[in-house]
Amino acid sequence: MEREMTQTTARRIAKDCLAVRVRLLNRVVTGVYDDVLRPLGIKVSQLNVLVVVANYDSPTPTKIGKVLHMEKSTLSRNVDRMVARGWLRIATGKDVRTHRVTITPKGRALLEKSLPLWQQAQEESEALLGERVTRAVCQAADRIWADGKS
Amino acid sequence: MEREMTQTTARRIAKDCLAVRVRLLNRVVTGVYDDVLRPLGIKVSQLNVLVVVANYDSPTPTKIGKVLHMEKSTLSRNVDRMVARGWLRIATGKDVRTHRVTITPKGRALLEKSLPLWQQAQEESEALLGERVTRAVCQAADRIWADGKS
DNA sequence: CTCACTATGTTGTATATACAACCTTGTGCC
DNA sequence: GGCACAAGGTTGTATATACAACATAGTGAG
Repeated sequence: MEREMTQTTARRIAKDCLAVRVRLLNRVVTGVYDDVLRPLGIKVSQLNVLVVVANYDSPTPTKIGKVLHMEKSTLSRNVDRMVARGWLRIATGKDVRTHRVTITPKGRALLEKSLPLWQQAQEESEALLGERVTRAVCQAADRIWADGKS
Repeated sequence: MEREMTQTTARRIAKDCLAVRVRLLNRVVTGVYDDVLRPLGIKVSQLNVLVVVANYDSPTPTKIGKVLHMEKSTLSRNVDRMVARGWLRIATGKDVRTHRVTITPKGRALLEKSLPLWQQAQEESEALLGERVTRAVCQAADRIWADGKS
């Protein structure tokens, strides 16, 4: 395998790869929110779960996973941690298989306390990405969410 | 803590949050590449490291971390795994602290084999995001990379 | 030259993530 | 009713990620 060929291939991928770029943005933006939220002991990943639970009426883990495009096993353990912290509660309905996830008063309080810090991180991120990119990212996510519903 | 307040806060965050959207895109796009690359036993996260190593001349882990905006500890362990698979090699220079990371022949071969699959995932992702978003994501990443150099 | 500081990496710990295999429970077909 | 199949969750395993604490080795000021 010759060096020039490797160089060419590597440059080809580096020049255009969407994955490396989306993953980079993810790390940078997640870092902005996590830094700001740190005093509250919550990370943006968990805040997002809290928001989904508050927005849907006691959704099942599967439902949350569908909204966030996360594996059920990932959700399972993320929810576990949040239950352990007292932010969420699990209730079992008639169908013993399906669990309903509910936000606790402690979870509500945390959500309220998060709002101003979230706002700060939001502004910082928008400034970092610029208005055009911010709009594009929202558009892309909305498209994915719309696809899921059809 | 009242229900209405929680609802309002949750909707406020859900409506605009950049973090949840960037993280969503990251999961979806990473999934597209990982699915396509699976037959080769490499994930796009490691392919990206391989590309950086091939593009810079035997960079240090710190250098790779700076390019990808990754913690040095993250890089340390990612590189370990790739060394264990025989795709990378570590050499120590005069400064015993600094390690130089080199791609092995096996790593080169893997990179070449990855190219057509990467191309396929790239096209699939571009179609998924649309041209406008694709351009915006590249613009945002390029801005971050430019900032790092100044 | 020495000491404080910085740069580079590694390790301990915790979270986030996904895939595969599994268990349990509804459901629908016959 | 009984059985095959689908749906919902959990667990085992592995990777990816970050922060904090540490170890070690250059570097520069005096």
